[in-house]
Amino acid sequence: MLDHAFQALSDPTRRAVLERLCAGPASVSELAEPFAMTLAAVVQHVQVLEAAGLVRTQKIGRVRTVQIDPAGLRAAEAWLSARRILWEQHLDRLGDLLAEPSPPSPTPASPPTEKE
Amino acid sequence: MLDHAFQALSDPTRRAVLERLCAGPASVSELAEPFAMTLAAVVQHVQVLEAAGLVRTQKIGRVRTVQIDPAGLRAAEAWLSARRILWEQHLDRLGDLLAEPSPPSPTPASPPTEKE
DNA sequence: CTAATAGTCAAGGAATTACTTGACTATTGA
DNA sequence: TCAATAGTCAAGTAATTCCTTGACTATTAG
Repeated sequence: MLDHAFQALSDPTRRAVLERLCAGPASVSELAEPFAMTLAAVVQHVQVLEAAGLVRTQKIGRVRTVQIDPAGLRAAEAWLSARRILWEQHLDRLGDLLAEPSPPSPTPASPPTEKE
Repeated sequence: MLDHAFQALSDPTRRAVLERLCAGPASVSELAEPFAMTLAAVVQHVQVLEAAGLVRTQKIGRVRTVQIDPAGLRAAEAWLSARRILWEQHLDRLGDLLAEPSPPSPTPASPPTEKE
């Protein structure tokens, strides 16, 4: 799932489509209009976005309307922010170690110097 | 830049490498250890991550040490959260429109119902 | 010195990606 | 009804991706 989301996000055309969709739903033709590429190509991009859970689509009559699906966006963002937070915690611990001049406990479960 | 970051993130092996690196820097061999793949392949993954600005590396003696570069992580996360926020604002505006029974002013710059 | 370790480089192959073209199927406005 | 519109489907192509193998270059331990 994340594979597909990040893969989908790696293409500038698809990111531009998502940016457009932030302003509200659009038909495939509307989405295609800014691009120097065939409608068929844009249809394929939309399919990739849909498979990645980043958009939902619905066909009424002959027009398919595309809108953002926040679930995919949130999943990708969640993964990233979780790693960033972990990493920043790691940096904090490093900072603490550097700040403390006398660290008596070597990281794993230090057997408290009992009775010598 | 975002192209490369998201592309790099789309591979599960590379995401696993990043997860490992959240616990602290590691050599390429250490990174390679959990995977059923040649060292050369892992070296290539590390190169992709570095080109994407997601890790930094440094070679001392014969060992190359890899660590997270938060800049790339943050850039990707920023793009995602900006879109999500735009989209949620859009939903809010829709909600407001549905809530108000008589919207006299079409979307832009609503003149605040003065005197009434 | 010699061997093992850590990594690098180049070539190649299978699979995937981002398109195109051309033919085709609904749907809709006149 | 007829033609334009909106999209779909299948095939094909050039480029890219993920991985392998094999040869090679440091570096370090004994």
